[in-house]
Amino acid sequence: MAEEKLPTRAQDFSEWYNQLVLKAQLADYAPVRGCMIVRPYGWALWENIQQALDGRFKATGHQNVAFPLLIPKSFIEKEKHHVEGFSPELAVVTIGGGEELAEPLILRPTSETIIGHMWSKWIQSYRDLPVLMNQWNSVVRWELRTKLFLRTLEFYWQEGHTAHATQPEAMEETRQMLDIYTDFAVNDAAIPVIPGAKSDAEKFAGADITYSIEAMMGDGKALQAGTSHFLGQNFAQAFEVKYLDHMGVQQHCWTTSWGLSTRFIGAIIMVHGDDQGLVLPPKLAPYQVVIVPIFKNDEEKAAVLGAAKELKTQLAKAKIRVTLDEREGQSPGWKFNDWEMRGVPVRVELGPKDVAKQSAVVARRDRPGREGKISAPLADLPVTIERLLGEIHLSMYDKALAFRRSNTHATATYDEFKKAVETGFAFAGWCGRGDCEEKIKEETRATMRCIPVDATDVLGSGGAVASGKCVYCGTEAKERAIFARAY
RNA sequence: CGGGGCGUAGCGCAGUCUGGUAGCGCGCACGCUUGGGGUGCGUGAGGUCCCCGGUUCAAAUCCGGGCGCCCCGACCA
Repeated sequence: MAEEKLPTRAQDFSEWYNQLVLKAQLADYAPVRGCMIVRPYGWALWENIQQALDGRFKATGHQNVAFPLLIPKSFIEKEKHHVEGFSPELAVVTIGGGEELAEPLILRPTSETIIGHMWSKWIQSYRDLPVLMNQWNSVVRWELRTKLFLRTLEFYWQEGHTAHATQPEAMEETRQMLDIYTDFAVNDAAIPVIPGAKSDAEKFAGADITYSIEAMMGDGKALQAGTSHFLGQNFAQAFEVKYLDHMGVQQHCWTTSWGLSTRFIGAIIMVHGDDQGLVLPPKLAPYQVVIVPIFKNDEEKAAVLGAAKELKTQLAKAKIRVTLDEREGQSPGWKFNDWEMRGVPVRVELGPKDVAKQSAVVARRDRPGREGKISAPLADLPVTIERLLGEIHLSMYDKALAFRRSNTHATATYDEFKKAVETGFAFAGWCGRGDCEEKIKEETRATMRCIPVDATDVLGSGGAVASGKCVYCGTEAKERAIFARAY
């Protein structure tokens, strides 16, 4: 690594992010423009995200499946809004085995169409419903402007797809999955999110309703961190997904889809990271604890490493993810900085003095410097650290929520609104018309992020509510919405 | 698709204007030193100067063409 230090977030947030992703070895640029390679440390983080979500999916009755990467091009054309939305960003395969293909294939940008196609074969009766599926895969969208994790030509995600007999059931599923994403963001990633509905302009191509969870990044911009779509009967009609009901009448299914991608890693970086580097939430961090041994000579080395290995065993036994940094060439101070940059929640410093006292110095990443350090008896560490990881999670969440709330403003006038979206979220009345939304976007670069499900959560208890008038045209507000510049 | 920047050792760059033995810092290897907040010193390995063509006794450098990447704006998880 050529440069020791990152730019600060205040100097250049974007450059801070780019360098951090590379330096922390989360990912690297691929030889093809806009593609990324997820390195072991980044993938370990993704695996923990997968595990946290997959458990929730299974607990709510979903099963994992695998559909193919290649989809006949004609499929995408069967749903009008879907084709309009995705055509510009499709990668198309026209040659296979040296021969021009009779029908071009697309690399899936998402799998609604091919899944709809198969469902039409599999679903015959109300007894076959609901169908609750999920797949972990990658998809391809030919984006113009890319950024590691946030927007790449190919990205990894899960896409859930469900089919139901009735509209209320499908709606309930859509909302359930939104709740699951919210629960995951809050309780595993320590990221406060605003669940809400998208405007017509912002919703998924082919959906009747799109819900998302929106998070505020460290620079005040919004990031859509997960989505859940109520697809109505749009895809069921396009692909003839029908069932025979109790009365012997043919009905179209009601379907949903929902996804969360490696973009979420970008959210973790930008919500929690500080000028030293990453700050990873304990539940998702690849390593929850790093042990840095300190010694001068072989005699000390033997004693310290012996104690360090024993500690590692004890922590691992307590189901704590721990690594021991035995690298020879680097000084302890260098390692402190390195692991801080990589965001490990807890660092244990273990030297001869500690071993003599049968204690260790424990430092927490979310409170850098001396103030975050305590000394604790070695024998207690599994318990101490377990408790500390819980505290770190809560304090990271509180900090992120406090930041979001202090940068979210209920705005009544357009001037207030324009000021608010310079630095964060604006919570404002909106008449619900697309042209007001469009004008706002043109004039302020802020887009409608969502209409919050629970408006009282946005500003906290006692916070002002948004005005009853549309912030742009001044007519009666139909909605109260979050507006912000977004990734 | 517009605007900007860049392409020279693994990484970051200087050298290009004014053509003449390819350099610096970091990293890497080895040795000593040091180790509780990014140790210090020494030795060493490492190069199709993005590609193609041209000018010239001689091109990283000048001329022509091409390719690629990054950043900032319009579209998107």
